[in-house]
Amino acid sequence: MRASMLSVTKRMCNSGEEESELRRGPWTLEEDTLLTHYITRHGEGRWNMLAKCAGLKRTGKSCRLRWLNYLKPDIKRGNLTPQEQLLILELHSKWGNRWSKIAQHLPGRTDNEIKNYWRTKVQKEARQLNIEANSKMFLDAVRSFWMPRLLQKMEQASYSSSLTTLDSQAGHEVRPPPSNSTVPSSLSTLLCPPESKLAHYSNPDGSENSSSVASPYVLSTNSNTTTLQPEILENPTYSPLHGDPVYNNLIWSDTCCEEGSSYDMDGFNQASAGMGTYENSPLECQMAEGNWVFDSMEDSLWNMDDMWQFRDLRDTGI
DNA sequence: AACCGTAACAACCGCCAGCTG
DNA sequence: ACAGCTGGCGGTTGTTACGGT
Repeated sequence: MRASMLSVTKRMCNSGEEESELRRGPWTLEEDTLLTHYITRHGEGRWNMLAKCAGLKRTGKSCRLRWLNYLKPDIKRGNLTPQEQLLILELHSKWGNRWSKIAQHLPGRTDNEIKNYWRTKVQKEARQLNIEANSKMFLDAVRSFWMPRLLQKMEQASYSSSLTTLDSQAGHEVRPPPSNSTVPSSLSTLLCPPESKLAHYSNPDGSENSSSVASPYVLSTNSNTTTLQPEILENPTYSPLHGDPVYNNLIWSDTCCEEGSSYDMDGFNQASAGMGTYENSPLECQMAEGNWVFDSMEDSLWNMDDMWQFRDLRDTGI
């Protein structure tokens, strides 16, 4: 710890009667213990008074932040799960930078953590695509590439854990899913539209382009603009994912629904529904061949193919 | 081993809304 | 109605850890 971070600031107390030294910078173990013990005995709230009574030379704000973001017993540590990441993406697309609101739907995660995740991971990916993280185009990219990828990770994890369970019960060797697996309700099957769904769009000069981007979105062109929109199926209420336990767990688990209320997941459900139940599409084969799940960009939001496909779309004026 | 760039995260700051006297 | 205080929120900054060269 550096002296600069342990600087002590002379400030007037709220009472104005005395001048006290307020500490800043990283909290010490001793301070953490004091704060934790005090809150355990007396509860939260009245942070300025709490700071004084607990004998902490910190502002009430600082105490509150330390408790909520670090010391509170139910704080969850470690990397965000794919489910949590997916939820963050969807909720952010709905609410924007309402970090505390988003955090309410992720038990054990703080608004600060979610905010940091967004800034370090999501905005980084947006920079790589050279588009604004808050733009509709980036949202489209997220829904078209990243969300399916996360869903696939979730499915993979679910599949592995079920195999692990079977393995532990029967002593079987654990293998990855077969590359041409088309198990009903398999997400990797559901995520790939057929070739006929690939995007087509017109250039300003009237010539036609087609994109190999496989997406739950379709390109809609009118006389002036070309937009990327969620594909609406003939029966919009049907989603093949609704029978999938992973999907249901993601969408309807307690983490998604406030007590006595819920939020709609229209955009996400729509995107999911648009993915269809197509089997053995070209892209499915590409995914099944391996570079989607266990590639070297495991922690990236999408792989290089995704990025180039999206850049093609962007650069051609969508 | 040293240096550098970057990711991750903790902490602070400023603003604002709600409450209270 | 107004002022002051408090807590909450989002934005930003600073530090540390880590990996690559």
